Amino acid sequence: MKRNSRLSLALHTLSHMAGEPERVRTSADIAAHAGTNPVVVRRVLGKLREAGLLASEKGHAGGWRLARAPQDITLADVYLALNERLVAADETPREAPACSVEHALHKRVSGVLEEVELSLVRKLGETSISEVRGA
Amino acid sequence: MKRNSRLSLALHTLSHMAGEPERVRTSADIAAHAGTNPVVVRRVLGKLREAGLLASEKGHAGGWRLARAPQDITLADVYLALNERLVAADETPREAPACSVEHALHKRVSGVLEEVELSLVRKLGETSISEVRGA
DNA sequence: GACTAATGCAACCGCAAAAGTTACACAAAA
DNA sequence: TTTTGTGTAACTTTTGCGGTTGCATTAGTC
Repeated sequence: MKRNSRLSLALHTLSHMAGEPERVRTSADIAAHAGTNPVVVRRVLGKLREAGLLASEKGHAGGWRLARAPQDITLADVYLALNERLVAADETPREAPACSVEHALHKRVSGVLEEVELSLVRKLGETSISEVRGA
Repeated sequence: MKRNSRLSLALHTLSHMAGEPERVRTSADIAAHAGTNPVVVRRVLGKLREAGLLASEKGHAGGWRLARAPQDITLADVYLALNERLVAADETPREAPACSVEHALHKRVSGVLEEVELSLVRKLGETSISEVRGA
C-alpha cells in the first residue's frame, strides 16, 4: 500500500460491511482481508467510531459493526471522519508572509483549493456505501 | 516548508518574474529569496523549462527568464508542468483487484477524483501569473 | 588561454510522516 | 479462570523529499 491507504482501507471495509450489516467482524478478520495489520485496522476504524459510523465491542465475541444503516453512510462521511484532505491545501503560515507576492498568491491558490475541496465532499456525499456494491 | 513546496516555489518564483519579465535571475538569487537551495530551484524550474514556460542560459551571465509573456502563463500551466496531482488519485493497481467490492469502489472513487482534478485545473487556468500580483 | 560564474546532473544524507509491529492492560463471554 | 477480543503506547521500518556535495559543462571576461 502507499498513500491514502487509510481512506482506502476504511471505504473498502465499510463497503463490505454494508453487504451484511448485522455481522460483527474482528480487526483480525478485516486485516486479513485487507492485507494489513489488526492494529492498523483498529487505528483507522477508531476514527470512524469517533464519528459515529461504527461501533465496537470489547471482549469475547466482540468486534466491529455499523452504527447506522448503510444507506445513511456516504463516502463523504467516511472521508470527513478521517480528516484526510485529499486536496492538500497549503497550510496557513503562522508567520507574516515574507513578501506581498507570496501573500497574494497564497490567497488566490488556497481559495481555489477550498472550492475544489468543497466540491469533492459534495460529490462524495452523493454515494452511500450501500450503493457502491452495485456500481 | 512542508508538502507542495515545489508548487509553492514554482508559483512564487514565476509570479516575481512576471513583474520584471526581462530580468535574468540565477538559481542562487531565487533560492535566497525563497529560503531554499539553488539545486532545489534548478530541479523545480527544470520541469518548467521542459514544459516551455521558462528558458535557462548556462555560463557566465546565465540564469533563468520567462519563455513566454506572463499573461500567457496560467497557474494551471505551472501546476501541470510539475505533474503534481494535488488531488491524490489512488494509483491504479497493476494487479487484478482482489475482490469485486474493491473494484467497484475504486472505480467510483477515482471517477469522482477525476472530475475534481479537472475542475481544479479549469479554475487554475482562469488566472495568469501576471494577474496574481494585483490580486 | 586562464579564470570565473553560471547551469545540469548524479549521488548521498537526514528528517519526518505513515505503516507496520510488538507488547500489554483491560473487558466480556464461555 | 480461560479465552478472545478491543485500546493504546512504544518501537521499528519504509518512503518521499528537501537539502547537500561534487563535478562536468558552458559561456562570458580578463
